Amino acid sequence: MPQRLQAVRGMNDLLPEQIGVWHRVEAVLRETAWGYGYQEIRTPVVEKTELFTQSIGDQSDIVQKEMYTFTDSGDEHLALRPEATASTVRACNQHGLLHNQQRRLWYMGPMFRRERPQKGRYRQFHQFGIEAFGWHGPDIDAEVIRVGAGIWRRLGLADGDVHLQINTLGSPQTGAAYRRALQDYFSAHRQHLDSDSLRRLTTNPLRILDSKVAATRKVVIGAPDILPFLDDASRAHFDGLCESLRRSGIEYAVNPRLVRGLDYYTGAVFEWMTDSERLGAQNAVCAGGRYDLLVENRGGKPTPAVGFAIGIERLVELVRARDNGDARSITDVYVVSAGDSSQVQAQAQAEAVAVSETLRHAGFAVTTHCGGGKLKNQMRRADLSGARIAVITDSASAGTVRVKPLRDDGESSEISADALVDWCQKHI
RNA sequence: GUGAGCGUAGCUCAGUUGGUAGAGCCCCGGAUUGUGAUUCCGGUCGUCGUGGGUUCGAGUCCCAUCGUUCACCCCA
Repeated sequence: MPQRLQAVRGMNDLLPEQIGVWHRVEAVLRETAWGYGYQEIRTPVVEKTELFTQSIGDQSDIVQKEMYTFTDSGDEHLALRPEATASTVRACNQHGLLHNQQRRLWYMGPMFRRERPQKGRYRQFHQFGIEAFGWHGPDIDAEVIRVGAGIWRRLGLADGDVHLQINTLGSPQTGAAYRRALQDYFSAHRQHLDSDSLRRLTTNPLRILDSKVAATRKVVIGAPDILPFLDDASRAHFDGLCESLRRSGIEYAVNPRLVRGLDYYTGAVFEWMTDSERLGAQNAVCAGGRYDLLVENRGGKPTPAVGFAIGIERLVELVRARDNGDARSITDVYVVSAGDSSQVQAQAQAEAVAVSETLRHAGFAVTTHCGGGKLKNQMRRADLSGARIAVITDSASAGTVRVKPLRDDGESSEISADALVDWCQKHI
């Protein structure tokens, strides 16, 4: 017996029983993006490793310990993408998409991070994201957030399911000043910090604000706020965003401790969180913000940008908490054939195929019985298929078929083949 | 990378102080001789994750190993 291999750890099969919700969620994501005038972009799953080390930050955990990297037979250093913003920016620069123009883009697809899998966190996971390039003002930030709100609404998530937190990281200058202030403060309290936070003291002090270690959190409470450090422009931008959200009726909370794990973020940042138990220890469903320097840093012309990414597995899980995605049944009509000799059976089968094609042409999902067998068993298959109607072809009576409703106790009746489409439309 | 829990039929799970492996669902056949789903009867389904150890005897106890889940870390 050959050994039965399993899928790679943390990379999951999506089985037919689970795919219904995904289709619904994906359709809403696509339609919402379309409704706001965003265009789809698809980039490769594999990129040069340096794209991510330079964009996300070589000190970030994602690059340091979670990225799938390999060297191909041509000695190229390649990586499975851990996120898609870097790739999107790369593609925009490569093809001149941002040359003297603004762009609203969206993407959807698998991402890869080599973490220990747990609820709501997998090694291959899927993100949907939008990116808006070329707008400076806070109105585009608010629009990006409204796209998120539109998605929750269309999916029927309740107000309590996800809530919005926002913050600003300030301009690069104020960010640097705030960074130094945090380093000073945390250095003064270094004896109370955990080892991870001590490491971040030099690499990324903002991330200490996000720590979950109890002792560190106590220190964080007294840490300086960024608000006094903001320059007038950053402050005005943030105020403008808050104002715009209020006018849109979008509820939010300002969380001065909200930071980002990726280095390219600047200015306004936001995150939609949930406290649903369905995501286990995970609480972020959608996160994003401005990254005004990334396009330029990747070799493009200076271009302001803002975007977000949604974890689709997490979103699907939230949607599944409300409705199980009443997947469309596999089939509307199941066509079987009756015949008492093999020759007659063959002719009836041919009729079944012809009848099936006619029904498909009329827009029905039709399953044609294969494999023959006793009529009783064929009817059992028809019932198991979930079809609403069974059609029986019988070569003994040419030009007619028997039809039987399967979702109630109705009896079968014989009708003319020409009337079949009408009959099905009436009984579906 | 760290910690904890769990591995018995395709699925969900029982299995007593160590004594020949069980149930429900699913699937197949029959009652019903050409009409499904309800009912009744019968049947198939296992390297008890793997390897070693203790024992007359291990699904059960011990060790190792692999897998998996959850949590830490990190993030969507």
